[in-house]
Amino acid sequence: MIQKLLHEGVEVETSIDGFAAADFPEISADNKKAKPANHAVVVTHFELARMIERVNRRFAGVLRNEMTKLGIEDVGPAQAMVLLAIGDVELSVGELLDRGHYVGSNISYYLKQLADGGYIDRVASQRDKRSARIRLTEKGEQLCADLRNAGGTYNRLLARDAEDLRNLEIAFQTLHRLELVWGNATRYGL
Amino acid sequence: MIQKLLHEGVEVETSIDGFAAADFPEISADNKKAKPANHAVVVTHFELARMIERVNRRFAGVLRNEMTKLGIEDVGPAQAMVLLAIGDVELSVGELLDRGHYVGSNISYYLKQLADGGYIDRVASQRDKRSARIRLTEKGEQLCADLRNAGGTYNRLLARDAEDLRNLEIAFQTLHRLELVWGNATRYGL
DNA sequence: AATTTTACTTCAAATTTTGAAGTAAGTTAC
DNA sequence: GTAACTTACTTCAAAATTTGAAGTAAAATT
Repeated sequence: MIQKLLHEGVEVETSIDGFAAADFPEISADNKKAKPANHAVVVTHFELARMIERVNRRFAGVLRNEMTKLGIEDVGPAQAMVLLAIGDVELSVGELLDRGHYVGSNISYYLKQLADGGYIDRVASQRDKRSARIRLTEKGEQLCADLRNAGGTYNRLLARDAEDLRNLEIAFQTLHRLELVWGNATRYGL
Repeated sequence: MIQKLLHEGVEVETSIDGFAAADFPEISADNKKAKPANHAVVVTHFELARMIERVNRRFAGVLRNEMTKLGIEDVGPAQAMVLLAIGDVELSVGELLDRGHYVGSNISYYLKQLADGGYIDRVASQRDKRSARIRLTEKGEQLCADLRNAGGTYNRLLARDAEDLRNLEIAFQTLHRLELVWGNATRYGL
């Protein structure tokens, strides 16, 4: 199989991907003092990808729950994500595509449903009539606000202290790097 | 109170998109425009979720590419992820479900395709004939090996030095925490 | 022995994603 | 000016993925 995972001199002692990623000893909701010790688990490409897939699934569940609680029936979690991606700015479909790496026809489909549901407004741009400008309606903003409000509880759970915050930041930046590397690889080959 | 948390080393080209995300520990009753001007860049629940969604999409693209290169036509990226989740151990469907937080009927569907494609073997367990034991066939192992091999290039790109490695670790563990928090919230209602 | 639980599988329907057109508005090059 | 091309989307149909409600058969419990 594959043996060399990385060129670095850090002692590797586990994980040929059949690994045990799920059982990391630390970080339980009560264990606050655990500085992520640099023990010799090396995180690979695929482990990260699998983790991301899992976490993504989990979040979809969370969102679906929150929306059920809010009594939202006419749009699903995917559409809500688009709503959140729009945020409080007015933008074009193209900009939205960049924001979420969506595929064009896909966003078009979601926007249609969101427009039908009255969550967004679409106006053709003055300068360039090909370009549709998108903006949340009152209703759309309300949903976003409700979701963000519900999210506050999670934020408090996740970011309990300065160290948590630091780690969340690092995770975010690292994911951004993954996004770039994987994105470039797909576009420009690698 | 909370100040610039990002120091030394974590260089990232900022300006991801218009992230401001100031609504953090204050969730007063209702604030449309009354956001507390928080000058620290704080990563919230939803930003992370959106990032994870994006990165997940990117990775799917990478996987699809690799599989096209390998000439794999009979199964898709999702099935490949299942294959990778199985790894080199023999396990039951239930264990596999836990590994990826899949839904049962879903995995059943994938396993059927993987079995049809000759990538896995299923044998009913001796002890418990309800339980199907899953294992990669030669062909399945080959695909995993090929994928992991291709992944090596990404690993080298992602983990250039010790600091990268540290950050990848932190990202991984932080994601794991997200997984737990979001998972528990869904199950036990927060 | 009857009932319940576990461990899956099946199937049909809903959702989401892809990909190949299509349209209409701008741009560029004669 | 206009023919040809590019951009910015939209539409549509097919494919892939996910969900959810049964169904089955083998334990386990009563």
